[in-house]
Amino acid sequence: MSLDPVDPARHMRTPSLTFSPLYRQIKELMIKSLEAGEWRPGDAIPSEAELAVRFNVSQGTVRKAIDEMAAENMLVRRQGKGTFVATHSDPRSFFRFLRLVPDNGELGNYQSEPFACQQISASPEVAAVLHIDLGSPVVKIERVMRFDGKPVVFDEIFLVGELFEGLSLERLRAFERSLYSLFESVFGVRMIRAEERLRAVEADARNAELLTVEMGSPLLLVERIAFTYGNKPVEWRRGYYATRQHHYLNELG
Amino acid sequence: MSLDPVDPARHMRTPSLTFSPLYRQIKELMIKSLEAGEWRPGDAIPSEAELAVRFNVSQGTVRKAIDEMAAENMLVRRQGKGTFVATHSDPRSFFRFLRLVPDNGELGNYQSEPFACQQISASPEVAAVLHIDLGSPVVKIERVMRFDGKPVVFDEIFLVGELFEGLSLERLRAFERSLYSLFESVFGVRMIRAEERLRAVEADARNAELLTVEMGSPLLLVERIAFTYGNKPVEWRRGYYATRQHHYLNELG
DNA sequence: AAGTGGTCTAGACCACCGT
DNA sequence: CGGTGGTCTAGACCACTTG
Repeated sequence: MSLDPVDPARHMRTPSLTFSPLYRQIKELMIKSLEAGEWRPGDAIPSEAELAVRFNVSQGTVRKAIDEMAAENMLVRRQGKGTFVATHSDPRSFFRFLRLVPDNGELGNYQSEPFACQQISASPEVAAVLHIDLGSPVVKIERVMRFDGKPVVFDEIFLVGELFEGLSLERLRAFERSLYSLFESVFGVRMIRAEERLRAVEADARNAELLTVEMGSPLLLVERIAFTYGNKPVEWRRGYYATRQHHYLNELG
Repeated sequence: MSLDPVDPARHMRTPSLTFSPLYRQIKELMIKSLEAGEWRPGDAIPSEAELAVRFNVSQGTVRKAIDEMAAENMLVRRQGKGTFVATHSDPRSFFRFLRLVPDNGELGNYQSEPFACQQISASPEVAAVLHIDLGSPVVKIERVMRFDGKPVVFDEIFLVGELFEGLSLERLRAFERSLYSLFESVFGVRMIRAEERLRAVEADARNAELLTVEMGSPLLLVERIAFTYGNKPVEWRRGYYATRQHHYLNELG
């Protein structure tokens, strides 16, 4: 029925620099479908057989495209059921970006308490990190995370204002699930990957008060840049972690 | 020539709990070849076609096995050349386990200065982490790492003594490349993966002196457990990182 | 030119999930 | 049972490296 949307590049005669295998072209097309919202978080995408017909390739080629996307946490395969668009609303992916765990594996109650949310304009530092113009709108959120009632993390979060218009403290407080879940379902901004930079620092007066530690005591500073599709940075986050009874766990493959 | 070594399990009639696809059985066989030293770090393994014949499966099945092993950094594919056993001697994989980077991307001179190496007996803590008997032999190494001459990391390293007999300060000093490279080439112990737990702590007198920081100033404590084949822990390392001009970089997929 | 890994296909069959 | 993803095969051809 449909003409082959891939065929033009199918026999890439370009010698090597721009060579891209078919399955990667399919992958790019599928990412476009995600960006465009054709397939929404939590949805099932069409079956491999359907996609093979749609893109006029074999099922094996579609599989390779999906394999890569699943490896990058964009899609989730479920044998017997289908392939689904990954979502931050799924409790299973809650700790995908939060590497903090209690020293004694017991995962107690978790609580996020946002206490400030304001429109500011981008400082030179924020503008540089988020690749936006100096002075352009930015949403700044401040919050404390508690585990079993005790404050463990103080976050200062900077968002590209353009993408999060109308975000307010009330909305933050009203929302039950994680921040990324809110960003995804209310603002349509999906975080795909992130970079974190860690340092040890001394608690200043504010940190000390919020985290109920002595001023000058050591804190783990975690700076995160989170990216959406196309490697576009949309969030910069500075988190101060009190590592009295928790630690940051990292698996090195 | 050879009888099919896989066939017995080929048609797994066990309903589901123990089901293991062919390619994963091939993978396990190949891991055995690595453990046994049939294929040594840096070596090329047989071609996919040869392995397909040897295991009496199709090339595609061998490929899937190799795919997984390459994804787990056990093997390295090189198009046109072959598939090679990963090695810590390869400078490209030097930073596979070291996530410390300078704040300004400039990667200056690196220097490892071991200054102590002794046989001790396993304390309760070390015994628990390394899964060995209390009091059994352990090699303890202490060293400082310098970047551009400045001390940045102080490591206390505990190794399962049984596997590292004859390790001495002289040998450590004589060896040019990384510790893991030495472990691999001299003792035949390959580190496959590791877990790191990070906390912020205050520098004690010893740390402070070795890292030339004020006593009580914040340090990043990185505790690492490194595993060899079969998820066997063989190294426990406590590293104190001075994060004045460096940070710990982590990519969240 | 020969040898290696990398891509793509078409088809068969298996494991898992829902109805 | 039908539909989904998962495995396995055999064969063709492409891209990269080396001689």
